[in-house]
Amino acid sequence: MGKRSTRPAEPILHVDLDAFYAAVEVLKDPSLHGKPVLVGGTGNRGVVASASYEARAQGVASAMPMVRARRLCPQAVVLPPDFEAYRAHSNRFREVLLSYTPVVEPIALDEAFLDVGGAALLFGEPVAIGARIRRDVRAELGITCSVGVAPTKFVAKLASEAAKPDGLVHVPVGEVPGFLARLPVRALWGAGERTAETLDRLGVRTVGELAAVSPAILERVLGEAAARTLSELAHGIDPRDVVPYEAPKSISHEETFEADQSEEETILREVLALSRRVAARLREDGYRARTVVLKVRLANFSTLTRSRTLPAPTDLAADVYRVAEALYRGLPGTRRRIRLVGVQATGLVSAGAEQLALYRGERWGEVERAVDRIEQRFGRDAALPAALLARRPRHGPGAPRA
DNA sequence: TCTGGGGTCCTAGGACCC
DNA sequence: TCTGGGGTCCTAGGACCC
Repeated sequence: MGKRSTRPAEPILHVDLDAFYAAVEVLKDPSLHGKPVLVGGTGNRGVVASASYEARAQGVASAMPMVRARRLCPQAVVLPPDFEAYRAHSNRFREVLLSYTPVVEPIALDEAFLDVGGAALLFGEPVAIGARIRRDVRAELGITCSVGVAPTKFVAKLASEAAKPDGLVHVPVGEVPGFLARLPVRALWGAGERTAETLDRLGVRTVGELAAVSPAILERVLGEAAARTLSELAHGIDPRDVVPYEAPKSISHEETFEADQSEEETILREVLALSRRVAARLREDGYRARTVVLKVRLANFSTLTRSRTLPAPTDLAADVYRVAEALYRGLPGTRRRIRLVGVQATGLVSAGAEQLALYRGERWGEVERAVDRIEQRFGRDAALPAALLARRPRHGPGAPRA
């Protein structure tokens, strides 16, 4: 029949778990079933990371300040995130997907793209595979998911969005233009709030209208790259492949203070703690960083970044902190009210075999490796440098309410 | 309404090199 | 004399995604 060499017209699947964090919390505590559940920062500066559909019915949405979500939905159960549990369920989710094809590209803990173009002989057409995945995920995890089936990644993603919750939407090639034309530009991958405003000023509100704008005009208002990709997407063009693995480009940690801070000692103590976490991640994942970035968000929400590239890449907290501290001290002004600090390691290079030679006889490397071993046995922060001893034990994002 | 934390990518200017 | 152009790296800021 020649069927085995024929790639299906719509080989791309996007699979998205429904209200994932909230759904896991309901699995952990079945008495939450049917109730509005909010997962996110529980402190006074937290935002909603995930909301059950019962809460969404009251107008709660992702990324909404938790204070506002509580006002909209006073009876909601509010929980801090439990990433260990989410990661565990996410791994089982990925196992289900990998049982159909190795070409799985995870986008987050709760969603992934699949290219099932080569799986037809074993498992049938893409729509049939999507249906089987939905059944398996429900059976294996006890969580519902939504699936989009389409010729390209971004249409598959839009299709799974349209399928939510607990559904499957198939967009055949011939229906792509009609499917896209009606959508608001904001639905396109890469068109956020600012881009939507810019386009609105041109009178462009739908994807259909965007497709009709001349590339030259688009480039003038959006810049070269955004103009090209958005124009392509508006015409249904998306050449991106499903890519199973890509090396990370940066590792970072940041923390918003419960109240703005001006005390240099308090701020630098946090910078040290963040530097230690970043360096530990570097070692854990086998990278060294060439560049350290310090991020500071002021009380008025404006953000400063300062970066420095090292003479040689490092994975040691002592190095990361030394640079971050110098960058902090180099910021303009004094007694700033600071809302957030962050430490990022970028310019990552793989810590290959040559690194082992570099460490021979280096005391700091040995000290931090010893700390890694202690923390493996006794948990994070079991071995603290003196400057951190005054610090309270850590809890999840957003301190518990008083 | 008053905005988390972890990331990616793009732009633009200056340094530096050929 | 008084000024080109391309490539790459570094830095700062910002849009965007989940």
